[in-house]
Amino acid sequence: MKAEAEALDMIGDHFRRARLAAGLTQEQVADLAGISRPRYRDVETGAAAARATTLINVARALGLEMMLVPQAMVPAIEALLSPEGEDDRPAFSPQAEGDDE
Amino acid sequence: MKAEAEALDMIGDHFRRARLAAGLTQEQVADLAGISRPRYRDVETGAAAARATTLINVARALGLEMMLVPQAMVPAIEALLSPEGEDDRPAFSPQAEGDDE
DNA sequence: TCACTGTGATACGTTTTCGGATCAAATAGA
DNA sequence: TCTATTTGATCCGAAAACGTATCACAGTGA
Repeated sequence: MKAEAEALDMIGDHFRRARLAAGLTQEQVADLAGISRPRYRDVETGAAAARATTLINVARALGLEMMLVPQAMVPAIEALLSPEGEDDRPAFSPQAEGDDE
Repeated sequence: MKAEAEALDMIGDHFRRARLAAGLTQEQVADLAGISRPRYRDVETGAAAARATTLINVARALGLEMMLVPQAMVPAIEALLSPEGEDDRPAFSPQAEGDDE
C-alpha cells in the first residue's frame, strides 16, 4: 500500500476523533470548514486527497492546526502533546522515509 | 485577502527556505517529491492549493513533516522549535480563527 | 562571445477534487 | 411501530491540480 494512502487514513482518523470528542456531526464540521458533507466524509475515510486549503479549513474547524516541523523534532513534539501515557495518536507518524514513494 | 491564500504563501515560504537551506534546486525537490517542476514552483509561490499527498511528499523531500496539533499547543511547539529568539517562522501561524473564511 | 544552469511563466490535455443532489442503512427516541 | 438523525455511498457537471512541453530572462564560467 502506498505511504500516501496511509497518511490520508491517519489524517482522517485524527479528524474523526477530534470531531467525536467535540460532539459534532459530519455535516456540522463540513459546514464550519466550508465544504460539502460528502467531501468531508472523503477526508475522514481517506478516500480522497483533499486540497491544502480544504485540509487547513477542516483542521481549524476542529480546533486543530496544520504545522510543518523538522522530522527530527517530531518525537519531542509528540511527547509534548501527550505528557501522560495517553494513546492519543497526536499526528500521522513520520515513518522517517524522507523521499518519494 | 482570503486567509487560505495567506496560509498557502506561508507554506510556500517555508518550503523555499527549507530548500535553500538544503542547497537544492526546485527541480531536485520536485523530483524527490514526485511532482513536476512547474507544479512545485506553484507550491512555493502559493499559486495553487496542492493536494494533501503532494504536500506530504514535498515536506518529506525537504526533511519536514506535516502535523496536526491542537491550536492551544501551537505557541508551545513554536517555542520548542526556536529556543533562541530566532525569527524562524516555523509554521504557518494559526491566526486562531477556528472557522471557515 | 557562447554555453550552461536555475528560475519565472505560459499553454494544452488529463486526472482529480469539489458542490449538489439523491438514495439506502443504522441508530435512537417517542 | 413510526419518525428523525446520522452516516455510507454514488452520480453528475464544474473547477482546479497535475504532467509535459515550451520559451524567456538572469547569472556564471569557459
